[in-house]
Amino acid sequence: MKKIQKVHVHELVSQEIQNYIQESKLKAGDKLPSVDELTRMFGVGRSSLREALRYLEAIEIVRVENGKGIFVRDVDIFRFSGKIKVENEKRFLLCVLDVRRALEGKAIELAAKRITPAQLEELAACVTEYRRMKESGLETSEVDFAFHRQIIKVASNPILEGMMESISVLTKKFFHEPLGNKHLFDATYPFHLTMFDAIAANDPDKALVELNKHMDCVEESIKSVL
Amino acid sequence: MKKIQKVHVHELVSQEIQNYIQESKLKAGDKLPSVDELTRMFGVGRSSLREALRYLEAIEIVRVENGKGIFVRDVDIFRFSGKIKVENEKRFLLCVLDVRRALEGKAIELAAKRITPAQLEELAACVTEYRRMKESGLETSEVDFAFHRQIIKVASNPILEGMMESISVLTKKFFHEPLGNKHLFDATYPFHLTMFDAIAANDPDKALVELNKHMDCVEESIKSVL
DNA sequence: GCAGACAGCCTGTCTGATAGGTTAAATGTA
DNA sequence: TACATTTAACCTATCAGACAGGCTGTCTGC
Repeated sequence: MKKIQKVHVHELVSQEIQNYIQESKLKAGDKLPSVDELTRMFGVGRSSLREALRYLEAIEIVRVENGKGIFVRDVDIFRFSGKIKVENEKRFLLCVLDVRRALEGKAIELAAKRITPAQLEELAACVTEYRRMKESGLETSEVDFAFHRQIIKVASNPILEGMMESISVLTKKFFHEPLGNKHLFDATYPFHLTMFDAIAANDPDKALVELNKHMDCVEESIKSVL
Repeated sequence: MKKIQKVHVHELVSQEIQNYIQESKLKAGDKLPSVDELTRMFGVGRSSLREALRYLEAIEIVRVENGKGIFVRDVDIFRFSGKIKVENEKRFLLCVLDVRRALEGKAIELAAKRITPAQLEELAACVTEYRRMKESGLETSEVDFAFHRQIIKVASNPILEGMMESISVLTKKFFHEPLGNKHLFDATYPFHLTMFDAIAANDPDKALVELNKHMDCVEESIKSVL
């Protein structure tokens, strides 16, 4: 008694097209045969083929352009993805915070080691802007976010950057109400200055310590607010 | 003279279905109207609708079951994804290594703090197995990988786990030739023991130091082999 | 009471027809 | 000859109809 896994045609076709791309050593931007040709090649109907294409388009393997044809997307790109079940908002945010500690911690270390004069100037501009907006009593969440983003960029590790980017929807939660309130920004502001100083002094350890102080503030905030 | 962005029907439909799920407050496992009903609802052809479904299936919004219907997938799940261009293999691996340092570093810290007696026993079993295989001269890459995975698990941070999982394809590169050679395993083996001891002693700082020594070995290996 | 036939609903796949986007060659005009 | 326009060939986009086959509850004969 065996449960036979019925394989759908569009799945097969989707696989076959990927094989075809590999075997033909097609590079990014290369054109695949037209839909009609592909249906003949694989001996399937148009609808199955189009469903397969739509699937491959969703996972960014190909790009289908009206009137032009079917093209291969960047091929030597590494894609990562994952999913996490969210049950408890508070616990979830604490988890996000630990991931921030991990990723931003490494980023700030690398930034302190690698920052170039030009990048330092940019970061300094960011800090100046921060101070200016703070003194004017304006909304600082945006410039705060920009500051962190800038550090990630300076670390110049595309994977790190991609991962931070991918959870940026979550990190933004730290910047808006009820979490990202005036009080929290007041509390964390000084650490942005000390972080900057540590980076400017090329002191990774100090930078990391200051970042962790910053994150401790956020952690306190999560625990008290939620 | 404006370039009008022609919107494709299947994209609209895909959006409409997502709206429908939101507005109807459908939960995971809930059934959507049948294909025929949906075509009538949106006034589109069957093929467009099916292409939209295939797209939504690819990004894991719905699940289409033959003979049964269309169902909503887990809805309060957070999905993250990103992509990185790989140009230079060596530089890329060094980037991966830094990300490992970040994520596994945080993981081992958390593990050292949070590990339960039962988990400690499991990890001990892993170490014992490692020793046994090493003494028998057997292939240790698998048990080595299992050891690291176990630590991530103990950290009990689903986001961290998901991120490590998503780059596991890459980390595996460290475990196979030419990088994961006999010499490297010999060099890193002692650190697995010291990491275990540090975790067992609930000493996060020591654990992190030992992990970094381990990673230094791997880094050396990357720099010399490639 | 139960097994098997059956009907109704649903997805899977194929096909023919029509619309419309893209490009380059052919054509007409100054 | 130089340039704008038309046309044809090639593609994708979408619709509608038809048929195959999976799933489930009901109905029927034993």
